[in-house]
Amino acid sequence: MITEIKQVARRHLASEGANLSLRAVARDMGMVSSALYRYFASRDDLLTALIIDAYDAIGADVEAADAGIPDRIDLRGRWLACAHAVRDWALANPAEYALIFGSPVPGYAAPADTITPASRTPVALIRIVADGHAAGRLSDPGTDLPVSVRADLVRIASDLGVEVPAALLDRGVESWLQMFGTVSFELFGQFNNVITDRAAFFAHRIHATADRIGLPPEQRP
Amino acid sequence: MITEIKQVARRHLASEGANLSLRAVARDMGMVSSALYRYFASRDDLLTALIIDAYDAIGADVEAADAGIPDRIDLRGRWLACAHAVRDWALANPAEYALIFGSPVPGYAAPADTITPASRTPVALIRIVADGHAAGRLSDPGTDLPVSVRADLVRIASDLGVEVPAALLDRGVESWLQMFGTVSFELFGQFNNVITDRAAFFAHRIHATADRIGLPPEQRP
DNA sequence: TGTACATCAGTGAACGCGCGTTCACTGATGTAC
DNA sequence: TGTACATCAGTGAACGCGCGTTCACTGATGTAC
Repeated sequence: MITEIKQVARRHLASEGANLSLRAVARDMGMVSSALYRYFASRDDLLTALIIDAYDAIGADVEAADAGIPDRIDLRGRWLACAHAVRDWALANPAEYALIFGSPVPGYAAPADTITPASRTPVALIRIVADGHAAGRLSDPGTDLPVSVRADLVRIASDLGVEVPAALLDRGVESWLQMFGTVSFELFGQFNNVITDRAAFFAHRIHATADRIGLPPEQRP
Repeated sequence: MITEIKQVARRHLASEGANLSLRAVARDMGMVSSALYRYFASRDDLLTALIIDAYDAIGADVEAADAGIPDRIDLRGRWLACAHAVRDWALANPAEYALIFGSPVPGYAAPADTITPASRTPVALIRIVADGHAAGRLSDPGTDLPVSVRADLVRIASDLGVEVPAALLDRGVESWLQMFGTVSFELFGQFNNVITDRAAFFAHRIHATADRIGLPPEQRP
């Protein structure tokens, strides 16, 4: 029942954006609006549930894409698979993507429960870099980093329990930004009148990020 | 009067997000809501005006930042100035930033009048690259590009009337994505619990993009 | 200098609609003895 | 096998509020003669 409510709510999200209306959801379910209060304490609670679900959904897709590459040493293959999983999920679920990566919903503050689901996707990406480093296939670029930036990166690595040199992690973060920047621009309309072949453009961008991280060329089996 | 309405509307945007209410704006101006219809045909018209203004405001700031570097051959100086103008404007006007770079407003389709204002900022950035190329200070990286990507880039260059090799423009676009990706992530909350020193992080990212484009180190006068 | 008229910014009431949330309730289903 | 009771999903009316838009209007200001 909770699942069904969320499903209908997701449908509404798609047509109405983040202005989610409890009454409209109830109407669509053939219920009276007050009935929803048996399942969610408030509209914000429903929103939170949808946000957590969205983070989990994209995270699960990315993890599955990564796991789908049998050769764990094919780092670039894993990286490309994850990146395309991100974009594919975003294109398939634009409203949910906007909910988590778009403008904050006015008057809504995400509770702490969203932190863990939110980290699934970035963690999957970082793990590829960490694996590559552990396997001796990714070298430390050794770039100079501003102290506070280095400090943040070191903390991130230790929070996630991965062993990655700060300068290498920096390249990973850079790529993460470019990946999501590209998807957001595509979804939010900044590519209108600019980029036409978006799939090719994205693939090209992702290869560029892989080069930048130093991921070896794709394995040919 | 139109100016004043827009000013009040901008204030509302800041607290309420894109759910802009005509009645609330009118109330704040000590008017009756129907009075606004003398100035704007509809709520969407007001939104459009705000969107155009926002694009123009950030574009003007970036252009001014660029013009503020007297040595036109100091390409990196110009690049950094523009990038920081982008971030500064975004931090100072988060709601307007969200309006133009965040999730699309549900049920609202931007009319064609927004295209030109929207291009001011990217054009200012590309012009730096074009100037560098014209002055022989930026070499063509000569990267292989997928055909359709190359075609888009060539068309963009010719639309804007700039002479930039596709592979160099590609680096510019990459940087533009990273720049806005970084600002959006900062503003939309993705850096919570991740990046603490955001000014340093942004500056670092921008230097990395400048390196990537091949902009020579800053001039020391 | 004075009168007649046009312009036009802003009013106020109304239309028809939406919303989140509360609250006492009905009525079916399941459980305990 | 039958009765009494508890549980609980869902109802329906209400509260108090919001919204965009239309429309006939007032009343001040400016213009023409």
